[in-house]
Amino acid sequence: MDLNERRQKILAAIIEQYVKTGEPVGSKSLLEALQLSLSSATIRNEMAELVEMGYLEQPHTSAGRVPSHKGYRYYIDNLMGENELNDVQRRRIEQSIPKNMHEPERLLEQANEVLANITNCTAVSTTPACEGVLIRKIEMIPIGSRTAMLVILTSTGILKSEVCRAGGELTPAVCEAFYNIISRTLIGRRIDDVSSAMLQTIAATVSDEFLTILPLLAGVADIAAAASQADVLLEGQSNLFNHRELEENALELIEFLKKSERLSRLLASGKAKFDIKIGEENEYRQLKNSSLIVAKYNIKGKESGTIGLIGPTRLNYAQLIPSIKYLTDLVGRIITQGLEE
Amino acid sequence: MDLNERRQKILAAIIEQYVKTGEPVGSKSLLEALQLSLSSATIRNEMAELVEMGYLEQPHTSAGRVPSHKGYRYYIDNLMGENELNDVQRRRIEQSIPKNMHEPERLLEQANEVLANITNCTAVSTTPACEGVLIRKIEMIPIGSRTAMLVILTSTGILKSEVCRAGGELTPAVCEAFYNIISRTLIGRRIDDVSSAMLQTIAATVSDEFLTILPLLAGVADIAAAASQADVLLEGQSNLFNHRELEENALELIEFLKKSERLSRLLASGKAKFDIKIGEENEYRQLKNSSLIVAKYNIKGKESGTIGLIGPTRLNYAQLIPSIKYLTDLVGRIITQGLEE
DNA sequence: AGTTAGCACTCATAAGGTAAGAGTGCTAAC
DNA sequence: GTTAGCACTCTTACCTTATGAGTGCTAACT
Repeated sequence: MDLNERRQKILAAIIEQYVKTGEPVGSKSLLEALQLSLSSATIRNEMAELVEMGYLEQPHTSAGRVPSHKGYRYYIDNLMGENELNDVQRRRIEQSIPKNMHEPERLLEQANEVLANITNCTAVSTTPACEGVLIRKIEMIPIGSRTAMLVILTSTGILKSEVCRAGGELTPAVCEAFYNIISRTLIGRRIDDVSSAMLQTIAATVSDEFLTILPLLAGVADIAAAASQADVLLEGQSNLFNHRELEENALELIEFLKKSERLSRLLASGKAKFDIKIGEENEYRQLKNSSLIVAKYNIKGKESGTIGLIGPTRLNYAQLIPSIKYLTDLVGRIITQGLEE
Repeated sequence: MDLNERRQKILAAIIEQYVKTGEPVGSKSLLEALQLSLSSATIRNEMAELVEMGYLEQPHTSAGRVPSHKGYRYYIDNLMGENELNDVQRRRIEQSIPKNMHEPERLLEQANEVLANITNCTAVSTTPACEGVLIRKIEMIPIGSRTAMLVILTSTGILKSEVCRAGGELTPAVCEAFYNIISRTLIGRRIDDVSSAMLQTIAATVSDEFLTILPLLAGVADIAAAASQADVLLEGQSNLFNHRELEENALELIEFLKKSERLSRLLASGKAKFDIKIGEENEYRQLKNSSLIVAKYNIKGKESGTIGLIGPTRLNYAQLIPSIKYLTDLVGRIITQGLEE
């Protein structure tokens, strides 16, 4: 399974050249890239061996070689040096992300935009959602005689709101009753506990004169559910059309990305803080020709959400991976800092 | 400039067949569609005349005819009967749009989704923004010792919020001072009047002990600006790739749609309640192969925003136009109704 | 004058053939 | 283990040809 040094060099050179040009790499053009004093025939023998072992593929007999997903995998795990970000790249990321952004969702939108731009791929991220998120605040802002805007704020900084219609007039007494119930039963609780069963119980305790607030409680349940769930944010879907190797699949891929529940599960599925799935390593058919890179960001030291990238398998991993890692760390730091203020 | 009855019939038949098949229409296949007892030669003579007059185009000498933008224009203005929506279509629209939606933005997102789905084009809409919008409410919800969420609500039902950091602790006294200033100077005013100049004036009246609220006032200016401006909502961009005639332009077109200021101006530019721009009638080069259909929706009887459609020029106008009109009216009614409660 | 049959003509498209070029695999010699 | 040499494969581009759809024009017809 392991490769001797020469084969490693050849594999790395093929991948790097292929990533650059997009064309199958032939033995002659490899000679120039490699420092070894060998003939093309020897390279050919080695390349044939690498095909045999599954690290390379041959589009057709008389074509050069193209890395297989196994080849990319070996390269990423063993051969690739992760380039440090240079100042320009680092500054580009930092300048695009406002430091004083207090809303995780907007911050992630920004992060997605940067990532989609610098990679020319589709960026995808999920808003913070982890075990044990608490309800920090619930507010009701009357905006009409019977309608109110409900706002929920979680311990991870997630804000959700919804306009909701009460069963009757929102008199000061009704508002007070609402706040009493909320602060007694919900504030400080875990957001996952706000089940409809729990709300039934709460509703049962509401005295007859304040039954008008029941729709508001239902509204609270809605926004609590919305806040406890990770939202999926996408950016740069149309970038996928810029990659020749994806062109046939691009539409199907974009269709796939629209189903956010599935995507959300996919992003959360990896155990590691950083994960790459190359081509056929992906469980979904629609991603068979794509790479998926997922990194998790920490809030208060706890893995809370993900930032990911979807593109063709032909990616400059050595460049992209450090960028994603840096961006992910940065986002985590900014959100954490925003919460501590 | 006007066409005799026979030419009108021929033009209409060509357009309808072309819209259906996407293939240039030849004289023979037209014979079957037309009820006239004529020979193909006569049809050919007439078609040649219609080309001469600019209503049709010929991809190459030995091909059938394709409608020009002038042809579509004549068809829409004079020949096309607007199909009434049948029950299925009407129900499809109604069921996709929740009646009790209190937030215009979410309602429009829904509307866009329906429209993009039923037309297989890109839907675009703008949130309500018209002259004389008033500030109905401003709220500050403290979410940390020094940070607060600011919320603004306009007379058209637009809600905007932003998290903002104050210059110091948000003590009850500070909050009270903030509300005093706001209700004295902003509530009930026209939202366009909240200029930075006005805020300067207001800021000058703040007593020294409450200078900490100045950043909050800046935040209010931000959300006021955001609320006074029409947002552009897009849906179904990738649908453009499904139209063969757009394939070359699709990426460029999507890029064009990303610039929301320009798009917003474009949508607002039409004077009429309903407007169609076909192909070259569009002022932007990027829309040269596309049709843009824009309808305005009324809130409280006043034109307040737009719902539009972008697709190829080859559209089933007779079907689409009634759908858009119906959808637009429905959206206007629901928003208006939501405000009256 | 309007209509039509007939026919030569144009052009896109598909299919087949050929040549060039890149790259390979294999063999035999080093 | 390495390499020069060479036959072989396969893609690509280009040309030719045939087919067919559709036209424009002319001359005859009503």
